[in-house]
Amino acid sequence: MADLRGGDLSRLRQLNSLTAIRALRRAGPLTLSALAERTGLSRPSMKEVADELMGLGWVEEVPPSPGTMGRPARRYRFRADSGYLVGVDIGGHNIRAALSDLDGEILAETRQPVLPDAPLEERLAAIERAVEGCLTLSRTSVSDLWTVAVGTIGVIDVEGRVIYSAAVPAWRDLDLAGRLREMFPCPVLIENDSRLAAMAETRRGVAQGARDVVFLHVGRRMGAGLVIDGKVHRGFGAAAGEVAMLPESRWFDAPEHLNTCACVPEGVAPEDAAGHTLAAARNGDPVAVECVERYVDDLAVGTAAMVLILDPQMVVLGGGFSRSSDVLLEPLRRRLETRCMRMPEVRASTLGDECVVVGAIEYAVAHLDDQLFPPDRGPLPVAR
Amino acid sequence: MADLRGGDLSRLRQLNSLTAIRALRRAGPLTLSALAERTGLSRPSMKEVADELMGLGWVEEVPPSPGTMGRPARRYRFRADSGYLVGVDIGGHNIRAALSDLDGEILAETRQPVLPDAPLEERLAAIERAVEGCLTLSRTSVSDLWTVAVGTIGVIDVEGRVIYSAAVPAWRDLDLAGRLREMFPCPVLIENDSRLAAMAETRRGVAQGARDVVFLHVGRRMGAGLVIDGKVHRGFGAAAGEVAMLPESRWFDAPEHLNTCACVPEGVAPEDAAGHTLAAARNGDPVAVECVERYVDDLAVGTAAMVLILDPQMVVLGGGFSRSSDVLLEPLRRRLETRCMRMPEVRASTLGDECVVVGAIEYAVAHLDDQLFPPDRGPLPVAR
DNA sequence: CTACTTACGAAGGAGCGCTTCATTAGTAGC
DNA sequence: GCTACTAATGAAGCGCTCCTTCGTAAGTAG
Repeated sequence: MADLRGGDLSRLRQLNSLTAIRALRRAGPLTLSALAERTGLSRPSMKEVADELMGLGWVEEVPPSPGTMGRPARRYRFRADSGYLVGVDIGGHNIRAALSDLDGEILAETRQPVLPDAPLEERLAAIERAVEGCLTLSRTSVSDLWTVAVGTIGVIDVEGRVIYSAAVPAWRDLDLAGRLREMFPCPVLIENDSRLAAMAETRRGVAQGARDVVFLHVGRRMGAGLVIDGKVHRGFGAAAGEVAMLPESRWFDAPEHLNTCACVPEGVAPEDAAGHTLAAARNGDPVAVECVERYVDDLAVGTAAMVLILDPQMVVLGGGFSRSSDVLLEPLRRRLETRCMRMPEVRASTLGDECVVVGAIEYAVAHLDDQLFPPDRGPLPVAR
Repeated sequence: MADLRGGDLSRLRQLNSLTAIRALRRAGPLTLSALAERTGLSRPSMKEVADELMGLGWVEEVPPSPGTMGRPARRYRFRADSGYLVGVDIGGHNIRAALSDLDGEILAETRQPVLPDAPLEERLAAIERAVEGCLTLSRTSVSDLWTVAVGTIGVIDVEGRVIYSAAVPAWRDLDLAGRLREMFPCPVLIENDSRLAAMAETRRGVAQGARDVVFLHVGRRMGAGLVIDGKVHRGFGAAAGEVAMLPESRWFDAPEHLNTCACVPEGVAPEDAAGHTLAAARNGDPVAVECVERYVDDLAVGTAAMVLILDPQMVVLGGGFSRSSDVLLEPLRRRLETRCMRMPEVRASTLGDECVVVGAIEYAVAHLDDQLFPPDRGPLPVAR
């Protein structure tokens, strides 16, 4: 809960430096006076901090903005371009990558299609190609990368080893962290994709500002990611959110209602069936509507379990089917109304397919803060 | 995630004072040198901090310990007796209260039996009697109380109003916080009893040191309390942990298997039936064993949901039936093994009936830290 | 009674943030 | 083109907090 280390003068400076950087990152270029006001420090002190940060390369001066009264003020900005971050989304059918500056501003994006049953090495090669594509597009080199954050399907343990992956056979028992660390000469972070999507929605999407969020991945497979008290919740063994494993949640087979609907014409590829059903339901096809109702029936059970257990502020619907949120949201809300103690907001993802990549970038950004100022959380308080 | 306020010199001192107090609270009387070593400060600085804390009444000197080499060192201790805390457990049939010093050391305890359907004023009077009993026993007065923390059955909203209470009719729609604040001239904290029990077990009980804990209240009613990342999880509307509301969790009627077992002889009061069944099962009565199996069948469903969703380090079995944990733990473990992704530790509460009161005290103690040094958590970071 | 051990207390110094004030580099008005 | 006004700058001086150092004090051990 807190460390027992007392603070030095230098620690105070460290703290103030961090505060300044945070202010700059949040609000773009700022004059010394503005910085001083925001941080609560005096101008001279702020100046000293700024000089130090410039010396360290965190901050640089930009030309003063003209057209103001009085003597033009120095302006400083966070050097977001002094390093780059990469976020990767390893999905069943696609590998997406994005490259951003240290502010999380995305500068390049790529996508590599890959077959779910592709052999391991092919998959890893696709990852490498996706990242290299980003590097080329943004004219940066791998040595400029500070962090690579990866979101992947499957259950990943705390060491970054894949312990379960129904969708991608080649992924089983893989030491993913190890392989990726060989690939990139910088820290590699690995997380479950739904958790990163949840993070993305809380930081940049529809759930901005919410502290407790449940993200539902609705698509060909079901998944969930939790944000609790503003932080991604991994669980002790990094296996949080695996509701679909519980038969009573009725999540595992839920998508079958959409896949096997009678409204789907012959000859449609199995992976497109659900899309057909949802589209038909939108057009009022009663058979399709019935299938969707049954689907949401099942979806609502596991969702209600999460809502009752966690009482989140918001439930965000994401994943492939969330493109059809117009036919899903209301039925889901109706069912949750009757089941839940306190009804959370239920909204559709605004980030869509980008969700996981953006979440990975945000994860890397959040990790960056830790690099600057490691939050050494001590042991938990116990009885005396 | 962090405030944007920079720090003053005085803030540094504040921080170091807090660190010193924490060290003293954790380790009892300490010499100046020991304190300095633990906090990482120099001796002269530590001395100044100690002097200041003595002036403020937080700390006092105790006689030096004799029999040591060299000049005897001053010793300081946290003045745990400069104020008192009260924890109250408002149950259906009993109201328990405990009084502790600021270290959470319990000095007095009382219990007031009360009928579940007693009218409101009678219940409130019983609370007052319970607390006054503690004050008398410990020869303190209500004006020495710094905080009263209350754990109660029912669902309490964030303002301390009872929004749902199946077990205690008089509790419905009550502004409990308001009534208790009239009663005591100090801050009154209100929480759900299962959450406080979870807190007690993580701080003083079987789950010490675990960051993520699910506490199961198994008894005539079912409840759950969550500790996530070392903190009690309330949820956005303070309604977290209400798994029993979900029919599919099979929690709501689970106790009926024990209440209506054929092994219970005629004439046993309904509230003692479950105890009979559990006792019979322990003695090997096959009918009772069968009932217990069915009970655990149901219990395991909702529990598995929580485990799969949260992936806690430990599940703690508490509440009235946990006295029979010997017949419950193994069956529960067996079922969870087959249902969970990663099996958590499953243990029985070590605090028993005291659980909620102890949790309330711990809650008050934790709140005390905030009084010393308010952790102004700023807004969550959002996209720039 | 002496030697040893350990803590105490005072002195001096460095780092950090604050306030104050004369100075400087712009814009606005004539 | 000159003057008035505005707002930031830079230097000086102060106070607080922490640090190191050293002589002194108060015990125990022999």
